[in-house]
Amino acid sequence: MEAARKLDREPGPRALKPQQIRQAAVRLFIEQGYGAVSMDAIAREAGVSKATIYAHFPDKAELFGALMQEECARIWPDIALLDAEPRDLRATLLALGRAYATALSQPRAIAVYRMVVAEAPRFPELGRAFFENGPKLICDRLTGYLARAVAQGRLGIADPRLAAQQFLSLLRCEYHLRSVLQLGPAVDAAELEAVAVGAATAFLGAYAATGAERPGA
Amino acid sequence: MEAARKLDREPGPRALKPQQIRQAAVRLFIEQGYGAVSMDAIAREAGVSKATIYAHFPDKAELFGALMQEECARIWPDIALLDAEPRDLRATLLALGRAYATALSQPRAIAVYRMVVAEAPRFPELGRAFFENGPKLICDRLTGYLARAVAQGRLGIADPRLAAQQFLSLLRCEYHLRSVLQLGPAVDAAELEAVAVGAATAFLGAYAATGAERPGA
DNA sequence: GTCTATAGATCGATAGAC
DNA sequence: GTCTATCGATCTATAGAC
Repeated sequence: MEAARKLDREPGPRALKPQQIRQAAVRLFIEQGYGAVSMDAIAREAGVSKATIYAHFPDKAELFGALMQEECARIWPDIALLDAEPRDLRATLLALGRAYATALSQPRAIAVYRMVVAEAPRFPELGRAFFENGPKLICDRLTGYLARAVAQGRLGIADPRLAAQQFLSLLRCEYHLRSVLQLGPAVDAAELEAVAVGAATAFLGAYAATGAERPGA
Repeated sequence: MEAARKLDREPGPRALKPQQIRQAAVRLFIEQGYGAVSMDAIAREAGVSKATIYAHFPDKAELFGALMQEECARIWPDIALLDAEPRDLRATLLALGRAYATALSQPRAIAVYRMVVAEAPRFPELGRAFFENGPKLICDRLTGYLARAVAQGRLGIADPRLAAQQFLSLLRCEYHLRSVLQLGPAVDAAELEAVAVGAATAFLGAYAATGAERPGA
């Protein structure tokens, strides 16, 4: 029994307490929002004292902002498929549609969206982190992809950026609003599939260059 | 000088104080949200004492719920044009698109959306009031309108409800997200017009029965 | 670093005078 | 009906012991 081993509270291996605090805070903030979560509740959930939190984070706002900005970067799907040269347009749009709609419908993504929307006026950097890691980034990549398809003569699109926004809007439709407002049961896989298929079908119906006419061009 | 006229605080003509309270509470709740507004702040803004508020409303949650449900019914455009028989599809969709996008972009509608999203878990009736007075109602009417146009052979749509959701989704697109997250300057009329025109054009491009093929049907 | 204990402010709601 | 004054709870943040 070494003399230095008489601590009754484990300082843990590495920086254990800060990690407990982060996990507890993220869970509570996402579940209940900024205003409804007290530092006492975070301390209780993390199994530490309130003073320990203030030893690692300057104040509640900084803790919230730092953790939620990280969260805003975690909830989006991989979109590497948009970096390839356009080949099978329908397959690519369907894959993107399924991935994006699935990501948007995750309970954690819904909770993050709700929290970001609620706190955007008081935490502007949060809204920016959400937008630029997700909708903005994906829209930019899709815009480039569509522009390359247009250059190949496979799509008839005058404004690729508007078209990209339209396709993504078709994927963030009523199921998303219902989920955000907590109306009815959670969205099921069948509806998500119908949304993705419907979006790809409508988009190609509007913009595909089939050799025939290009409606509305 | 009548004897009964020695009140130094005006009870006002009719029920004046309750109306002052309502207006002050709505303004503050919409600007700052439920949690950030105190009953003291409402009393100060309304020019009454806090006890007067409690003489007219049972508690803060009831005050908030009642006022915000009313607000959720006020922010939507008139959609009587969807009750007529379908004639000029493009003109009708354009008019609906302009009206819906304009309504969605109003600062008050944005603030109400932000507040409803934030408080939906704690005030379920608020989310329901928002959804059913706006998106649900408009979607139902548009679904009927589209179904009649299909019956007339002017549209090729297998699922009118999905198509209606798609058209409305095209109108609640990136400008709405940017506004809700308070990114950049407020949306301008030119962008709203481009959104409405783009939505009508894409929708008819995907679903118009031109006598030629009906893509994706 | 981590704890207990508490300061200092603010909150929702109410009692009691008029 | 409306006010002033206040209660009791809760919140953020910190002081001081170990």
